[in-house]
Amino acid sequence: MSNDPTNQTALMEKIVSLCKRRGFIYQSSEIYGGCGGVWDYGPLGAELKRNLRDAWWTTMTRQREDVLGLDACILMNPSIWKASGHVDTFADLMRECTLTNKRVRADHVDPQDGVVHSYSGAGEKAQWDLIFRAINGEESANDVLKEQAELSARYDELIASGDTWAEQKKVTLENKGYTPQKISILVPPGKPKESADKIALEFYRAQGLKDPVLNYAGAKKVEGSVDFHPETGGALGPARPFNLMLKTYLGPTATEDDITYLRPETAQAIFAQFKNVFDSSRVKVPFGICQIGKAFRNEVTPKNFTFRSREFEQMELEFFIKPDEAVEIICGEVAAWSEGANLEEPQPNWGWQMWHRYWVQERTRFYQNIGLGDVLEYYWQTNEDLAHYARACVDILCEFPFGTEELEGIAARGEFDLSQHQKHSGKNLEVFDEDLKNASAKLTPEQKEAYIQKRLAAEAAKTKGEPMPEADVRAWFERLFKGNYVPHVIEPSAGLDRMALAIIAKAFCEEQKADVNGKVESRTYLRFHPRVAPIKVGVFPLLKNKPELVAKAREVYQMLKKHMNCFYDETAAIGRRYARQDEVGTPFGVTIDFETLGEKGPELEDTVTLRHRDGGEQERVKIADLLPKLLAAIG
RNA sequence: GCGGGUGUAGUUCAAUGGUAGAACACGAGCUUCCCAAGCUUGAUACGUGAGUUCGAUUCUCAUCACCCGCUCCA
Repeated sequence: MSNDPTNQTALMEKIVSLCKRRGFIYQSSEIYGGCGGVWDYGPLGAELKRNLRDAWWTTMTRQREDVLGLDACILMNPSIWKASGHVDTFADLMRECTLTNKRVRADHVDPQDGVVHSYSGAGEKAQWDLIFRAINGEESANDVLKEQAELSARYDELIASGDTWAEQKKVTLENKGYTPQKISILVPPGKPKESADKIALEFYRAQGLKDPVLNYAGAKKVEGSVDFHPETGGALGPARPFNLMLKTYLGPTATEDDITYLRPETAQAIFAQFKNVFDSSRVKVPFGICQIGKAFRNEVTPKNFTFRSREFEQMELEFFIKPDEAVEIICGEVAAWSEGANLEEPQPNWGWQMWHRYWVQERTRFYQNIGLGDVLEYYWQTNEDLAHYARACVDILCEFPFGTEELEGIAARGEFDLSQHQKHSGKNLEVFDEDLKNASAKLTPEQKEAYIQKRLAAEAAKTKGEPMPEADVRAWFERLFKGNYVPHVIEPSAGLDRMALAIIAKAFCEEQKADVNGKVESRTYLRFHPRVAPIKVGVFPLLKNKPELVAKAREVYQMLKKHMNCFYDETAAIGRRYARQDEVGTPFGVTIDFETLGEKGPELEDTVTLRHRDGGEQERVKIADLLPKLLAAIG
């Protein structure tokens, strides 16, 4: 892909257009003028999404022994969102700079000292000169002002007769060449008034004045003020709650007490149901619980097509592991990760680091299997990026026409989530580990103390968050030595809609091609991996006016349809039918012709043309061989 | 939420203060048709709501959506 932004925008527009035209993705509620930040999937989009969803579900749980599925509700007890931190962190009070509209968190403004310069507005220089000349009795200027006054009087009459529209017009007339907007700018102590003037002039120019004349309203010293933007110096507007949670009422009374939220992520349900799954499924740590489902966020700026939507679908795994201390007590050591470490088969001595790397590899393999292998990038979050409870987080990024953006995050989150829910719910979410209990029983008091000291040193060395108090550390180890702990978690969390968009963007391909008449046309096709393609094969009789051809083609279609999504098409020229399927990414086409019927000799009877999408190459295949051949390609 | 841009058939683009047009796509028909062929033929649009006007797709205002920035991390 080229890096020219105009081309990239044009490319994205082509993709959006194709998606709509061929039934992948439509704008939500389009006949009513749309609905911001939500999108619907048409017939082919639904198939594509289902293929991706199934691929994820199969790889993540059905083909594994150690991951279980869950399907939890979107609505939950609102306490869950207090425990997870979403109600607090998703509902910051924000203030906007009145000059630049830059937002800051209301509680993140440091007190500032300085001088505040105020302006009560600004006028257009030319307009002011006019007024000045009118005062001096220059006739031409008078005419202009007289005309304005007459118009103004006429509007007054209209307003008196109840015309609300005239009111608007009068305001526009009076404000012509003048902006009455008041602004205040804070400059640091010692800086001259001119620096404020400069900012003010820039502001009024942005308001539409060509050559503004400032209406200065005076200066004032302030100390310890939190009412100005720390970077721009502009006065901050009122604090407004900025809530990314979608609120709703559970129950018909719709009172304050009934408020709950549409989940902003699917993961919390997994934590909330952790104990139930654990108790009802005869599993042992390490094991995972995965879930696919809708999540909702009141995004400030939904953008880039479906990439950032307000309603979206997530595919999340919470993989629960033992704390490293437990691994060390049981195995005598924790496997250290190094470049090239063997991650193929999970080992009992793996700590969080190995498990985290393991899941990065597993997820990478998944993306390779659906044809995204060569467009992935990785971003390892730095210590500063990480949340205080996170140990590590890798973003799997993908190249989109609008930039390289995140597809999936794989975080090592320690025991934070389950501990939070344990704390807020008052329910014990520990697991009991017999191996750990037995191994701990063999430790000497000195060895136990050594573990505690090692942890205390680690807590003291923390650069983020509060270190755990010694008493808590000792209490934690006391439970651990008895075999009890809250599992730690590795969280690979992927966006299904993003994945679908990535697949479409990656597959999109445009070529210049001359048709049979030599006219150059652009040929658009989607190079989906056969595994994810919404339609696997198109079946075409060469001509539709020959009942034998049609009957044979229907027969082949019915046979294939039992095993895969296929499409029967008998209209238009054969080339056109191929082209239509190319555009929706169908990897194979099967054409039934007169040779199939045995007209060109018995050796070609019951053979068909199998045509491949990407190169357009054709091969002659026996109908009996068709199904196994196609199944092998899409499996 | 703020600033800038856009809004006409499915798509891409025209024109216009009085009736909206093309290309491609789509439907039907003919054709021994293997890469958007040809011929015949058909259906489909001024984002929404107000205002100015005798009359608005066109001018004005509002609203909604999308795109580009501020934002952000599924």
